[in-house]
Amino acid sequence: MPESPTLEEMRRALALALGEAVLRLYGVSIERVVVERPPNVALGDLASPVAFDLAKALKKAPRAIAAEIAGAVSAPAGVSGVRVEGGGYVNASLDRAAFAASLAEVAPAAAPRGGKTVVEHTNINPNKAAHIGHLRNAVLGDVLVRTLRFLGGEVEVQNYLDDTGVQVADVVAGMLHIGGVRTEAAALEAIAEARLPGGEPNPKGFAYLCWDLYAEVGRTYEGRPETKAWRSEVLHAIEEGGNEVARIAAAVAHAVSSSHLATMGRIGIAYDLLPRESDILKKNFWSRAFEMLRGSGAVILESGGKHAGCWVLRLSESEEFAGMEEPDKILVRSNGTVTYTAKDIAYQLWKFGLLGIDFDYVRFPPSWDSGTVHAGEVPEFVRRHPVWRSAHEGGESGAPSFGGAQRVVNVIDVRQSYPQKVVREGLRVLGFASEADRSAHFSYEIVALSPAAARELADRFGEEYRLSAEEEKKPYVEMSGRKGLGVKADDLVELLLERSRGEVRKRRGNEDPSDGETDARAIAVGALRYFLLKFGRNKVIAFDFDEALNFEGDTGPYLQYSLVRAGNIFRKLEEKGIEAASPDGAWEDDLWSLLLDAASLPDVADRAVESLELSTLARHAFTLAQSFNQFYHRHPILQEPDAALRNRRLAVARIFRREMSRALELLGIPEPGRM
RNA sequence: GGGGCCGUAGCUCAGGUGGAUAGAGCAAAAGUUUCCUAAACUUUAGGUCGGCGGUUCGAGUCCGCCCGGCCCCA
Repeated sequence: MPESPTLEEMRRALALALGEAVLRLYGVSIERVVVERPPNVALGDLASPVAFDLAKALKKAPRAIAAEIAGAVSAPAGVSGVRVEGGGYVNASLDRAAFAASLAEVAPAAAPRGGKTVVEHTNINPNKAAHIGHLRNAVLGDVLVRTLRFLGGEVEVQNYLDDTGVQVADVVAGMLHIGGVRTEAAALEAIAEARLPGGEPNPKGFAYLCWDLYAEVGRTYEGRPETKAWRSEVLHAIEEGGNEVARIAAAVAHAVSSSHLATMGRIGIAYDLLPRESDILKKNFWSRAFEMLRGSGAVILESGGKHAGCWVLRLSESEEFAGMEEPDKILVRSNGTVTYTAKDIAYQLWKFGLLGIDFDYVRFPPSWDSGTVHAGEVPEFVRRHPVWRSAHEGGESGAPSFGGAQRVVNVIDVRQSYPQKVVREGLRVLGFASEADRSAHFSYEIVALSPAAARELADRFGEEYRLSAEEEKKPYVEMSGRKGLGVKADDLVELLLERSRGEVRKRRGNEDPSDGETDARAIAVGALRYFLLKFGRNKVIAFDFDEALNFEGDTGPYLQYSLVRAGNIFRKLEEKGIEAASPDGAWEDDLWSLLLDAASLPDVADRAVESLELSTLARHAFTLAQSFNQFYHRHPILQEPDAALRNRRLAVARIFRREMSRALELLGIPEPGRM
């Protein structure tokens, strides 16, 4: 039995057949025959407006042309009839029984794609707790990964740690000068107890403590500008290495990134590799990349002008950067420090296996208990997933072969578009045009706060969250780690959990509290992930608590509920001992329509990956759930006395369940046992 | 100054390669629970698709100009 063709394949086959018919009839060759879905299944399953295009050239009415084409076309396999509809559409209907039978037997699949894709996402500065903007990044990245795997590709997930950057330095400065932490031992104690010497422990853990400390450092810099020297002192010490400050920084970065893994782990996100910036430096990735760039002649030492003494990447000849006042990009500043973008070029080269050097690797066993997260709520598949990080010496054996990608996707918000372009251009000037073309920046808009959300934060957490009158007038305000303004990821998860526990309790009282807790968690995670996926990637999410905490309508729990309902049918079916047989008889329009929608998951997945627009997947799942809920309401199954009809409905429910379950798997939305 | 994104119902958003009556959710109004059935379903109301021009048999979708909002590069 061959695999069941997807609707997309049928569409292409029909377009081809229509093109042939037109060529045969009129001697006209049409570049691209448009075939689309008609507004409803009563009009057919596929439709082409091809006759409209020909009307003028042939000086004939579209309807007449459509009739001739419909008569002449040789229908591809699976198409049961071709006819004229409306003012001149050529519409085709599929053989419903055959399509349904093969769909029931085997799940539809898209053509697999080869080669490894490296997806880089999350990339949170390891100096404070994650906020909801980081969640959007991680969820988008994770769904991309899941979808690529679904489509049959090998995927490697990397989460880059900027452990030597300004942000880590600032928190370390705070520990040294505000917290009174002077030694590595004191830092480790502060981490273990989530408490600065002489202070109160933060019950939410060390990353939360850093959130506050980082904001305090920001305020100190503002109030006492002379303290800004702290930062460069710390950066210097980190760069030099082998000293107490560098060891404190390493301990902080390690602890905070571990808590990030717990935060992401609880919502079903796992990583393969954590490359560290410090290892990129110590392994001389940049020196190697610098040699390559200098050799290419595209990177030169500026002898005069504003950038005197800097090594810059010449971009003035590149079309993409035309019109810019200062198109050249500084890679090495005149003081010898290397910019972030420069390191990124080296990293990108390594991802493609073009650098000729590699990291060492050691295991990174996260501590799943982080103060907000408890190991028990991190799903099994995440906890069992081996995580590695880069190292510059003392690599452990058993590491898989990282890097060597065929394609690279960097999930980074839209504000980084320019540096991402520079990275691609860096590859291009080195002669790696093909790799540049296979480097994608998955750009998406930020999560901001609605003024209402900021007000709620101020009421809940304190006046430091209060917006100025000017900010209040804006449609939204950016979150800011530096100011400590933002909704922390784990706080939102906690609010969702509170809400979902309440809903579960409302429905089943205090029976089976353990299952109830599992389901409440599934619902909270489903609501969160769907909320972050439902918007197009170019849309700013102006975060609103009421919207994010809603479980009705266009939400994750709505999808989960439809799946649980389908499951209930089969549970009851077994209880009642009703026999299911393969369906026969004519397929009703509404049942058929649901089947067609359910069958299109691989097509939707393919489009989502091609366009990097994952909201189409979320939308597909929502529409499918909506259709099923209507079906469920209108067409009882267990009470249906007509066996043939019952079997058709049962077949629909079974296929829906399978495809919806696959769709939720792609979205990373867990299936609750009961709702 | 240059570049990018956004503008569709009161609010939040969908609207592959131009195609048949512009769709959801929330909010508002009214209804549905002996059921596999209420985290749901049904109905009502709500639109100069930011504006003007152009291309086309056909424009929310493509092109040009303008208006408003946000972001990026200095």
